[in-house]
Amino acid sequence: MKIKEVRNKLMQNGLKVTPQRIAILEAVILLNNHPTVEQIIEYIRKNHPNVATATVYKVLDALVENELIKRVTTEKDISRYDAVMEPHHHIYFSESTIIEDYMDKELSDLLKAYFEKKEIPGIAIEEIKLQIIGKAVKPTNKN
Amino acid sequence: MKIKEVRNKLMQNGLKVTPQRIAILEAVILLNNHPTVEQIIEYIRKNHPNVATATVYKVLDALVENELIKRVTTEKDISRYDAVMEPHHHIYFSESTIIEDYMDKELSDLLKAYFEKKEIPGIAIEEIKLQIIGKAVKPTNKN
DNA sequence: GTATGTGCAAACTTTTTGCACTTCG
DNA sequence: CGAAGTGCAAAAAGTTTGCACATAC
Repeated sequence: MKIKEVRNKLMQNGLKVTPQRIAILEAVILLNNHPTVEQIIEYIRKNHPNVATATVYKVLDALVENELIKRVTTEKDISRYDAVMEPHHHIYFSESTIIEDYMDKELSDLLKAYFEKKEIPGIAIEEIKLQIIGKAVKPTNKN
Repeated sequence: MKIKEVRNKLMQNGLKVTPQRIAILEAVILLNNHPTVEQIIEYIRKNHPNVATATVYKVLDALVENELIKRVTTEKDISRYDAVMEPHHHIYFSESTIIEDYMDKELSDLLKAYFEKKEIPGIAIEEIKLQIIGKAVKPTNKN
């Protein structure tokens, strides 16, 4: 999502376009490595020192509910956010808190095909996300 | 993991076998739908009323660190636990907090094969988990 | 006996709430 | 102008810490 779309996106969802919402949505877009609330608040403080902490939480909730951003699943008990709305997967580095996006259309298609063949009884699948857990390594030169 | 293995598992990892640890590990096994800490504490209170809350947190941390249980990733900022250590996937119901296990060897093999062919530069993959997000539906009779 | 684990209460962190005030449309 | 959104401060949740006491081995 481009920052220019932000105003439209908000309006389309019947949300009032406030400076706070623009700032917070921009923050999630710019802090593009799945920021925590803490990181978002810190970023907001710089440009908009009078935005309240509670407002950040309220706005993030509103943005998630209206599907302008997503919450990222983690093992830790802190919320992290993602402004990338296109279907994609995540790489979790087991030795750090870094989460990287992993886009792979071939893989997504493979999974889609798999679950079109093999239904799971009682469930209408809405989304399939892969969590790839791994260690960072020096790239090999075997390619 | 069977409850009988609990003592051995603890010993093998150099953890002292205390009644609290046995009780908490049993709780996670028996509350088999990815319990929250709250649910674990509630369960423990019944059989062992004098186990402190802080002990539950400490024991859960120790069990996770020694790989007797796993933390389940969620969007919410509360920890949930899983005693099933075999590789498996999770079904997240979008309209409730239920998380179901999804075992599918064919799928796991498919993914393993896929990533043996297609390496991701800079990452040594340790584990691949699928998150299947969906709605509960009445089973169709089309099978 | 000693290292390890537990209980307790207090502290800390993160998130939510309620309400008067403000702003967007 | 009115409905929706924000700021603030206080409270609620959830988790961690420190230390004296207890227990497993």
